[in-house]
Amino acid sequence: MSVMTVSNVVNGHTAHVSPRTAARVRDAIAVAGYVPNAVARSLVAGSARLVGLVLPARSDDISLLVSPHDSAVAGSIEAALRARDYHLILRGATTSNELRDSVQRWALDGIILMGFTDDELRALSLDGQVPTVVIDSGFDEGSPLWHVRSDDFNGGWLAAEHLTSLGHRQLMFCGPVSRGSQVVSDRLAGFRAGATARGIEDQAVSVVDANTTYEAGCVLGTTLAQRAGRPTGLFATADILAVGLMHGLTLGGLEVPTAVSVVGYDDTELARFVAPRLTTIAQDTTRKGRAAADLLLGAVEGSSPPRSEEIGVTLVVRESTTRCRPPGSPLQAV
Amino acid sequence: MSVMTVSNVVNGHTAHVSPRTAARVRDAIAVAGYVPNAVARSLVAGSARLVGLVLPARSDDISLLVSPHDSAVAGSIEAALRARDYHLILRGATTSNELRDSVQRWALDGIILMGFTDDELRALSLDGQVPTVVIDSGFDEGSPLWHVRSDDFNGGWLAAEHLTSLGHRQLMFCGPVSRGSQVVSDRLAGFRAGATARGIEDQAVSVVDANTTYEAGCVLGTTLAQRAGRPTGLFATADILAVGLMHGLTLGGLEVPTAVSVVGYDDTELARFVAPRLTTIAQDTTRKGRAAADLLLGAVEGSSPPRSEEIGVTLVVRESTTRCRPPGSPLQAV
DNA sequence: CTGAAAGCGCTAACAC
DNA sequence: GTGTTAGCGCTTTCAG
Repeated sequence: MSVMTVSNVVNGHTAHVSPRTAARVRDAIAVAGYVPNAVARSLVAGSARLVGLVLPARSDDISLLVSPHDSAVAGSIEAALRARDYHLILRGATTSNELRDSVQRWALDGIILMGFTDDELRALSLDGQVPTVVIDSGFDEGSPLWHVRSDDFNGGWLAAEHLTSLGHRQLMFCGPVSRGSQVVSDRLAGFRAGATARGIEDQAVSVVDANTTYEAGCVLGTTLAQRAGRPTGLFATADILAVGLMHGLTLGGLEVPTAVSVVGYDDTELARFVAPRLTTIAQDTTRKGRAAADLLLGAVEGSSPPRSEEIGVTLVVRESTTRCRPPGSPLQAV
Repeated sequence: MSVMTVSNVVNGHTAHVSPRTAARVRDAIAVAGYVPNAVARSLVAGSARLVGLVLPARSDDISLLVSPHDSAVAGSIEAALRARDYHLILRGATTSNELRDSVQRWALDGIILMGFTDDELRALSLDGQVPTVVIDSGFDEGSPLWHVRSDDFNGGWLAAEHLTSLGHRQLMFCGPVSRGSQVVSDRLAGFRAGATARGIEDQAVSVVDANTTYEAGCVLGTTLAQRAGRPTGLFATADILAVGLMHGLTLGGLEVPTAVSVVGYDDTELARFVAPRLTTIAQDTTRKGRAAADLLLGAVEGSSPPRSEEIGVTLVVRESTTRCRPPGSPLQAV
């Protein structure tokens, strides 16, 4: 019983091994608690079932997994990979060099990128040397990349449809519009299109740049509360921003949803915990992670060609939105 | 210029290499974009700067990184490892075999375990073959393990001290007390001790078993609201549970904090987003992750002996707690 | 069907 | 200071 026979049995190349021998080998493996060494396998075979999940490591500090959305997707990716006997390297990176270092150093079979803006992705100069899945990005130039996106256009559309169906005719879109993110511009495009479809004039949809943080929302909300002729239907590109908005508005003396309606995005746990509970656009993070893993392994194992997968979104109606009340109209009129 | 010389320069064994040669080598590396292959290095040297972060992969589904606390610590661990040029494998595991598989397959330099109950840890039968840091567990038998904990006793103590200083004399501890977690029992012990120190009788501190979920808190809150002679000072072992409690109490017709005060644990973002904002015990997740990484690398590189590091906690007072009002006393008396 | 030889990219140990 | 030899644990190739 040579080394070779064992290797063949382990790898399932059982065509040239007698069933009896194979069984003996398997027994021995079980008894000895033998674990094949992926390192040696990688060295000789060039692959060892290892992929990387790369997130932006922003200069400030440990912002790797702050967003609940990203954490959820990361967990789902790990589970999907584990089910197919792959391991996952979690890695923060900013520069193209850092990325290349990880990939080459570990001879990764593939990588999944999440949380990068399109600008940051461009800076990473992905060369497609290794199968690459990009989550939530519109970036599409150059070498072949696989994509997983949620249907952001539809997300924006649903928000607009919901708000207009409640009678709101002065709308506002809040999000990081200046950061060159296709995700955000898709949501905005969908929001605009949805509004237009309901007969809202373009200039009745204002757009304001805001970071995706509670604080930014809070500031924006208080500012908004003091503004005359303010919109009554607000759409934020993240739940956390929407929650900040609600609090800011409340601090400014405006009640949500009676004075202003607010729609969020992601349907994170947070949305159910705030008062009033947040109407929001839900993404299926589990499906998103699984799709990314499946796409990547399809590319790695089957060399399937680059393609995009779009994950559907749904509107979850809660208490942060309600029928528009014309300003000045008495409460009884509601 | 032999392969050996290059290897020596790359690894900083520059004692036996002339500065001129070293410089030439470094130039060539920079020009060629050469990245040393960790796989080959691991095979021959037995180590390749790779550690594992292992979390419980519970049967239900993709619950790997649901807790914001765990996500934050994971991010911090990755950052600390990256700063020292290590890579991180993220892995869900349930059985001792799964764990051993990952460790042996990748010849991991060490592992960090987080999120396991003591019972689950026991089932993993950690043999200490590889340097192992356990986060948030009291598990301490058998082979040498390193530990990172937050000062849970003090966390409980601070909560009790805060509530009693506000005049509350009927207290309640809510958390997963039946799951054999030392973290929870430490918090409970601290809570009891703090109460006793303030002259509260033992039977005035009730304990109720509750999962660390919003839903469990909600149910418990509504139940509590209907109970006569209920406690007025509540302490929950997690913010999310505390938030559930608050909502349940409110649904049941009790106002927080006027009727009942609630203290949470972790100071997650959530605590600032709910109304009333949550008084809670804050852990420094960044320090926690860094401590885990430092402890592990100390063990890996310097073979420093097993030890524990305790991360301090602080009380963050917000609006979910207030002075106890004797039941039946008129509102004006507050 | 089974085994022996060669080598993946690198480094420890030892000559030169 | 520099080069040579051997081998980490495995798989590919080809000979029994």
